[in-house]
Amino acid sequence: MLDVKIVRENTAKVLDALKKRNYDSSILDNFLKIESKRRELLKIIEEQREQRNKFSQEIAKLKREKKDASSLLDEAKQISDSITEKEESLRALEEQATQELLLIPNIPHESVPVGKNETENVEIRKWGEPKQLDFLPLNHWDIAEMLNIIDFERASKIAGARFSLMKGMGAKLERALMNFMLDVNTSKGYKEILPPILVNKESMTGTGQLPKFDMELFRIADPEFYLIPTAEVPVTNIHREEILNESDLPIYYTAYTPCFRREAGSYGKDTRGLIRQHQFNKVEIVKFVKPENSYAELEKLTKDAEDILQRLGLPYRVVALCTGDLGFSSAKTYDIEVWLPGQQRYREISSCSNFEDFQARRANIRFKREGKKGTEFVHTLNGSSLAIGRTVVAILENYQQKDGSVTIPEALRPYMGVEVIK
RNA sequence: GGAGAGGUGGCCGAGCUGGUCGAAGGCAGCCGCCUGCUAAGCGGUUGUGGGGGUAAAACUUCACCCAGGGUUCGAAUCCCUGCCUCUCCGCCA
Repeated sequence: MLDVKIVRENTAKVLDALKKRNYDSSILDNFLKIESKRRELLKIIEEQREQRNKFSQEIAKLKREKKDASSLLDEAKQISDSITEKEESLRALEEQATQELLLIPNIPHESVPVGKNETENVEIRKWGEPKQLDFLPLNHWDIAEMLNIIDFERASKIAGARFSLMKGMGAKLERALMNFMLDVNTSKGYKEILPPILVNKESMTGTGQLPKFDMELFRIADPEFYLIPTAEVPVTNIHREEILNESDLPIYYTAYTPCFRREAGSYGKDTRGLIRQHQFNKVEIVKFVKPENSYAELEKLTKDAEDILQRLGLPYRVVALCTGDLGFSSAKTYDIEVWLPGQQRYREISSCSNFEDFQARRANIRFKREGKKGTEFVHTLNGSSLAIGRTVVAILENYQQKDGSVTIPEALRPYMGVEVIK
């Protein structure tokens, strides 16, 4: 959520941001219209309240002195009625104003490249060279089937399309990656968290999934819960409605969770294999930092995610998302894309974002500076380190051998207990 | 699932026979005094959000005692609903 004051007083900037994101500017107009009505009415109501309070005090005084107050009571009653009536309209306006404001996306940082869609994202750096195999590389689902480590057919019998069933060394690979990633992250000072994966509406709103993106979420009806699409949701909401001390910051968390996504609107895409699933595992890192440090922290966070790929020896590149491809809540995002020989292309495996105070304002996460009055919103960041399913894909495809076996990256062998899956 | 207790400021904790309550008292924090140092002691001060105001303050006003409704001229205090926490019983991984 943006600062109402900025929206009101710096409308041009917000408008510019909407344009760069290919958003219709009408959402801003709607908001401003309602907001100005709201303020007008609020002013009138507050003046009347002041009057009412004065009457009440007068009445109290008279009663204490055992004097008659009936004439004042009539007048006070009138004002009070008038307030009650107006308060109803005010409530409606407030509700509308917030709803509109919640639909306005974050303002992209000035360093974000301007562009229409993902084709205009900018490559920042590359690590490793796409492997040149001396045989025709297979897709991961073919490799997995030959090794009998993933069973898509039975998964679909049990649950449906876009689910997977890991078996044997496949299941162990998934578990090994989880532990490996958590160990690397915690060794760097990220505190390990195992959060709820069902959350309430407030948490979903706090990080920006609601109200705009309910079509992408799985919801449980009774009692009402949402399945998290990413650990970002429960972990960022750890500090919802809290005022942190300056000395608490920065806070670094890492969490493994399953993630659940409807993938509505992606019917034709990635129908085979592990790339796009309704349920997948992910290790996430989340930071709460002081505003002046958040961009340096974004660089560090991205490097920490890259480090996992480097340790696994997987070639990748980092791209800066352009304004047209940037997520709703994000001010700046780097995607890390891993090389997949089976597809002969780079695919997203991590997304690292600085939300500045956008989520913090929604979730009301503040901090107090030492010796200073008042509070400020913290900046929140997060990134995948990494999406585990896609890491499995990358390992199978990059480490496949001519004989159909898959060697295990050095760093993972202590976790797997074997050097090769065959 | 059954029975009961409770949710007040950074924390603890009064108030809850409605008015002078943004809220006693304590702790913690900050400023100062005092003591050779530390401790103790003494005095003062310290919530959040919005509006107006100012160069910035001062100042002023509205709201906030879990949340949402209601009663009333007036609610932390009375009534209803919801959420959460705790204790006991039952059931269960």
